[in-house]
Amino acid sequence: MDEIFKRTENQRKDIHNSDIPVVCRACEARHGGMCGVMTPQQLTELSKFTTRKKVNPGSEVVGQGEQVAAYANVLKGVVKLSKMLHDGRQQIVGLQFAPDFLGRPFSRESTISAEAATETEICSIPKAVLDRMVGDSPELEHKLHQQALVELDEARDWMLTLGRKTAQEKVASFLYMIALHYDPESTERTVFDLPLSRADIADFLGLTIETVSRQMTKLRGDGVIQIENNRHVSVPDMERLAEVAGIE
Amino acid sequence: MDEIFKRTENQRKDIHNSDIPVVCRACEARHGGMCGVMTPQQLTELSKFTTRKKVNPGSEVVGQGEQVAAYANVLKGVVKLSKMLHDGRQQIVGLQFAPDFLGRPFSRESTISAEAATETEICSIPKAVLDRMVGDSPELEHKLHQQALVELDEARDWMLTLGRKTAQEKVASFLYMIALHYDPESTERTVFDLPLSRADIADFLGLTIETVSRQMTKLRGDGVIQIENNRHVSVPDMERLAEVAGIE
DNA sequence: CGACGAGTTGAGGAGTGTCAAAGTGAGTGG
DNA sequence: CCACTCACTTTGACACTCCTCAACTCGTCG
Repeated sequence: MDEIFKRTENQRKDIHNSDIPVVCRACEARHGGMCGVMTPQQLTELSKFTTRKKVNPGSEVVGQGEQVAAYANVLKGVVKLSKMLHDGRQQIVGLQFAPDFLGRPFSRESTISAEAATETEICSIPKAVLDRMVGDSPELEHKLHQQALVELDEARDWMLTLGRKTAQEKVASFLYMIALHYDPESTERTVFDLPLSRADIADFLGLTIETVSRQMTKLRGDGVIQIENNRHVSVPDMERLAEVAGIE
Repeated sequence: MDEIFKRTENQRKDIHNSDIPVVCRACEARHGGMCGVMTPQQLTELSKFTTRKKVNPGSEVVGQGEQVAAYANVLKGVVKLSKMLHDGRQQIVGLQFAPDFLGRPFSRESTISAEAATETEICSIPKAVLDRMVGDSPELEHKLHQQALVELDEARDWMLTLGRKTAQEKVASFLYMIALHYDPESTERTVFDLPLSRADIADFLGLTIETVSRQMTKLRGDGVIQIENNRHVSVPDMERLAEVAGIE
């Protein structure tokens, strides 16, 4: 079905954990992330150049200038990708969770800024190093290609939400997406903390803070969700939420 | 800078036109499209399985069932990618022009439908054939990866438009995008035909037909554009249009 | 304790959507 | 050649959603 994947799996049969660089052993990015398709040699090579960093909420991740340009893997926390109009109107165009890859391969700077939404940890990779490795490793390019396609699907799903849903449906859709992200299987009660402030949610949904707040209140009043502490949300019935979100 | 590209360029130095399959010689897809990175051998192999087709406006391109699943290159015309809510609300999430690639590599069917917006011609490629070639050819995967990233950028640009711009700015942004597509250099007067009906434009912008119509009328009244025949548009000053579109 | 940021709630208004009717152009058949 | 139809577009009147501005609540931290 997916030949490149099979090839990679076979390679990995012979891998002993001791071959893998210490910094990578317990790393999120090897489970589902980009580093999962790399050989021990590649990991060893790459790990010479990577830096693990904490990023505080609100700070730029991989700010411009820093090593001229770098990529990163998100290891913990949530990073928001956003775009701005010159008059200050802002739109969040994507959320990256661990172990997502961060950065735009093959340059052509898009005007996107990446900012930590929560307490975040990243593994920063100099641009030149990764670009070279991708050129030499079809498996790695394949993996990044896959992730780009997933992000494209997500972006397009969100376009439907932005363009055609009501405020109520938008907020419900957001909650539903976050809930699924923390518990993909959930059918019964689902509980989670929102990684975004009301302002961020508004920027994600193309609404104002006030409208988001009102819709949350309404969802609470209708019994679709329960809220505690502003950030802590509990969903008694995911199907009900999906229905309100316009996701049959 | 981009090693894979360089490698491909070198390969192509030795290519004689006679090596290239007849059907491919004058084909759009070799100029900027996916086929531009393929060797004569690859093209010959691929061309055994491809079918060139006309598609009428409104018909599904690569409808499901047709060869189980197929990819396609757009050779002429415009294809709209759209998503629908179960109650019929629709959102166009992308436009594909020649020589764009059409289809979702590596399965995972997304719920997108592709429909011809204008008189369209495509080169249809059976899924299995291309999947195999991509597995064997890093250059080809690189090219598709690149295109996916471009589409991702476009999708995110559009999210900003959908979420944060006014109806006026949305319509202006749409006209600006189309104008640039037909004449990327244009600084002076730019003239073009809209590939989409008002209904399609509305579905692209997350508006209603009536609002689109009113905003077009207003842009005409303000002298930003001239309209003839509903479809034929003339822009005397692209910078003025960009300004109205909220693109500084 | 007071100041501050984040969130909620309220009143009023602007911008779009909805519904309805009229205008326009292309194609058809008499 | 002209009426007729049909799809598409424009225009108008009105309603409603969501935004704006403002006040208030709550929890946190110095």
